[in-house]
Amino acid sequence: MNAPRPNAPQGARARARIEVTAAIKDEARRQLAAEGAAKLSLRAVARELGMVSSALYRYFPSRDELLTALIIDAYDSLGAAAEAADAKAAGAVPAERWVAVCEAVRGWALAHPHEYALIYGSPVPGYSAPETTIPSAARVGLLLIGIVRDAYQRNGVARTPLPAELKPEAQRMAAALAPDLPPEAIASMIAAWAQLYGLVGFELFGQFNKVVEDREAFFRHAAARLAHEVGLVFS
Amino acid sequence: MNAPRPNAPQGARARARIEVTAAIKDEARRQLAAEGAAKLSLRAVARELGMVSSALYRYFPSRDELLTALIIDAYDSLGAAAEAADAKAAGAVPAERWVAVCEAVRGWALAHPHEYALIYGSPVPGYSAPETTIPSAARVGLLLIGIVRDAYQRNGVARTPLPAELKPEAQRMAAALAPDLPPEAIASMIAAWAQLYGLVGFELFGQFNKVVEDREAFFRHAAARLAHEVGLVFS
DNA sequence: CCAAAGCAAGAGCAGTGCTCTCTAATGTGG
DNA sequence: CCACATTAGAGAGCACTGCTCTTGCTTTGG
Repeated sequence: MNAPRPNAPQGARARARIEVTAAIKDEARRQLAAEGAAKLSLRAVARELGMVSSALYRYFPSRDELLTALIIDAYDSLGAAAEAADAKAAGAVPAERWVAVCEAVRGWALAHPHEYALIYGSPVPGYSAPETTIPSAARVGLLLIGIVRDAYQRNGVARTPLPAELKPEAQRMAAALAPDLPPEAIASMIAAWAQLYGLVGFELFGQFNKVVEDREAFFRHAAARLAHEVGLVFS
Repeated sequence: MNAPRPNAPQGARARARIEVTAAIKDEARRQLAAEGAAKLSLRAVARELGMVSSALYRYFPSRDELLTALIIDAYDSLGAAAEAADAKAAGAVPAERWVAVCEAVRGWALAHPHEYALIYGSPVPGYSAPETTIPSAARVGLLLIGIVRDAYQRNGVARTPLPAELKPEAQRMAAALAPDLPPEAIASMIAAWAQLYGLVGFELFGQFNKVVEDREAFFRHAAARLAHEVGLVFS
């Protein structure tokens, strides 16, 4: 008699499937956080879940597919953290929002080092991220573009002139990413975006050992300089 | 009668040892370049060399030790490439030497992606680089400091004032790395150093796919902006 | 109600890092 | 010059990995 409720799609089996899939990802994420991507073992995940390793292949066709799922989750987690930080700084001037987002990225990276390494470190060998990851991967970049856009619509942004050889490329990038913004701003914003991850990566991967001690202050200043480089002003 | 020549240290056995050690590293480097660090297999190296895997442990006590040797070599190779680029630009102004070194780093990274990933990507899981790597790892950084020093001794460098919270740290860094240079220059130089690797890493690890097309021009401009940020001027 | 599809389990293959034991070649001191 | 000690290599073996295939069992939809 009682028909399946709409939030119970396709009966108990399908529900079990999403639950098991989630459990696998959770356990995999635990191992990832504990030991790093290369030591993530399908067999160990299955063992911990009380199932046999071959059963796991019903849910993820290969180890790489599992990693892809974790990569997307990591991008989304980082993106959400960055967006939350931006929302919290909603009232501030764009330059301060920029710094807030940079600090959120750094904070997330320090809290999830192995997941950060998974998405921004060396790509897992022989593995190249599929198209599926693109939307999640783009979130932080889009957020930064949004901040620059807000600044531009308020007061405009300071423009550093581009060399002739870069003008066509900058115009192309602007047309593709933010046609309403000046190419100079887009070009410097993309450079700053990449440089942000240089700062975070160096701290995370130990390159700052015995070099930078007060990393929090160092990073805050560097992020502020990046904002300045993009043309944002602290009012 | 004929005593062992001085360039044949400790007889034939020791000589064979260095040769075999070198052969192992060479083959390992080949596999590293072909497949990446995680797929580097001791057994495959041994197989290729016509020896049995256990024999390899006479030369490297573990896979990690082999990787460490490769890491040091990679750092040295990169450092040599950077130094060569600097030497070639010896006559130019410091800002141009800076850009030349940056481009050399990028060029080396594009030519040796897996080795670059080995040293600047995520550290190999569970592995932390031992002290032995430090001197080789420092070469590019020291080179950049040298360029800033030359600029400072010629015309001085443009100084961007530091926020109060960063002053002590900047003074500490300057005292440790280059007591003869102003703290502002050292602080911005270290940030630029890290940011350089953000630019290279993003390009190498595919983050610029569908975003930046003319990467050469983009990078050159970004490197020039870094030089400017450090206080170097293109005269 | 019954065939079809989904699922878990087990065995098995080829590969890995690493250890241990044994033999043979190579050095070295008396 | 020879006995002893050191060292290189070989082979077997352990515990692990990703992945495949077959075999039954359970759920599901017509």
